[in-house]
Amino acid sequence: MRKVRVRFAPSPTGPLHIGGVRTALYNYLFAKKYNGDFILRIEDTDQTRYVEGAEDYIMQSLKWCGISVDEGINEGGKYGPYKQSERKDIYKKYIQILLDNGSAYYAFDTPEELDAMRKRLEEEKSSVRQYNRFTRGQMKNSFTLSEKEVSDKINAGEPYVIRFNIPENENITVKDIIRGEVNVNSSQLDDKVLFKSDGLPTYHLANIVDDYLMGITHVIRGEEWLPSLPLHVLLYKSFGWENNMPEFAHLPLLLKPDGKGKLSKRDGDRLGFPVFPLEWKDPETGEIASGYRENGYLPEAFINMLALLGWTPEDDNEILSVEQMIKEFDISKVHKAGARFSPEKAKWFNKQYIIKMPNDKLAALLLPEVEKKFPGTDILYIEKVAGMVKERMNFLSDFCDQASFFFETPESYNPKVVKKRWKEDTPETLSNIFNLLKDVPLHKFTSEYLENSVKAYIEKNELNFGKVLNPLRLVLTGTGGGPHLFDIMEAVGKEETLLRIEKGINEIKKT
RNA sequence: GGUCCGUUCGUCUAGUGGUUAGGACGCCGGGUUUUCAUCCCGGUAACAGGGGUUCGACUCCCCUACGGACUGCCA
Repeated sequence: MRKVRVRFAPSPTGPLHIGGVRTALYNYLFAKKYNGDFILRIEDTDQTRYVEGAEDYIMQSLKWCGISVDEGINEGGKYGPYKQSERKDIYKKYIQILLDNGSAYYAFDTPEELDAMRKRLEEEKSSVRQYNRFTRGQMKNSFTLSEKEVSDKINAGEPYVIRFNIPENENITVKDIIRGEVNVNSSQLDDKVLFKSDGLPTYHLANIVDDYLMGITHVIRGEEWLPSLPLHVLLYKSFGWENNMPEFAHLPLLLKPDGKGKLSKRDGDRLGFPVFPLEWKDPETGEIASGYRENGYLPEAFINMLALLGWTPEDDNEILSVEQMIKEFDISKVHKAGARFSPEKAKWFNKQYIIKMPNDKLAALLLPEVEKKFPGTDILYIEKVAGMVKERMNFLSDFCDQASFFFETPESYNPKVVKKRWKEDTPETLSNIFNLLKDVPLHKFTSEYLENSVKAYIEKNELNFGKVLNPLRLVLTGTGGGPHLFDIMEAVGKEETLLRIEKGINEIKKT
């Protein structure tokens, strides 16, 4: 069996959206499962749609996701170049083969003439609206022009395209790993442009030539390519490569969380979640589209969430490392129908990964944000706090909000909590606690010791736990939630603890 | 309009002729906790509709409906 080689082939027309990332991921998982190669090929045959920075964005995104490329522009490889605009000569050579064996022909119709043809066909309510053997007789091409006319036009430098000559009435059976067999008659296909007037191939030609030349064994791509699969199969046959044809798998689409249709760039802003892995700034408009990374997602969580949109492992465990995914991934088990993206579940995945992450690693990720808000904070302190608040976080970006009281004295007190927890006799109770804590020697100011002392005090005076501890929490944190109260005291220290109690007593007045 | 693909709880899905139709997210309820969160327990909720085939259909076939993709000198 040939070594598995798959490719992810985006075109650099803008940021990669999560559907594209999932396609890359499935390719990657498949390749690694069979110890194969994952190739990144840039499909930039449409110069008019080239967007500055998109290529780099794609590579950065894959890197962030942990999808490593085996062969590509940066990585090199024996099958380069990996950028289609640098392969022009190759396509010229191969289109000539098709021209020579009658599988392709010249056409000289202008865009206006093509528009007119389609419009006419539509008005006639014809079921045929394509450039094919039924309509090409009325157009300007090798079939309607003499050989001399054709060569004269070409020599005169007239623009032309090269179209595929779809064979007549041929039943084509294509096989898709996910969908099974699909049957189409060639009469339904149109004579697609293979080679454009700008001297570059279209996707159809380029992808067949490159996949063949690069030894691609499996083509895993989006469902939008399924309708052109028969054309691609015909192309392989015309080149005489049918025995080296890759296998195909067409992935279901990612749909909008609400309503209908496939997920689009705009949905993110509209519904408040990112559709891009990394933040993207449009070079033309300056418009910024948010990214998962910037929104506080962990790449491992992001990838895990994406992988399960359309595929499920055998057992019920949904939290999977990349290694586990590689081990369990089965392309034939990919769901056929489109998957609606769920921001809620994405959040849940992220939380799971944050909780699972070792505190030192988490602290390292949190450091830049903490530095910004609370400059000079020690990383070991962040590590300690992270351990205490992580199960209250959904995103990395939640940390500073959730843990602010570990870094600064509360400036205000949540009114709702004040109303609920602050009673008539609270100031007096807290004063007593203040005095109790004041006498605790510095070296004994630990969570465990404090808890024992305060609890002993409460019991001795026959007080109610909630009536003491809830307001104590309020003065220490400014709010009603958070980690173990005595852990907070130990973390902020004796001086700060006393200060906060004093401040609270002075500032909180029940309204 | 034409071609192709699809349709199981609100969402992601398991299921390949005989199941109390399973799990996860969400939601609701209970427990643990000084609080919030975590955690644990429980609950809610689905085979698009109609015809076949079969002793028996979520599973196979046909039709309809609905959804989607494609229909570019874009990928």
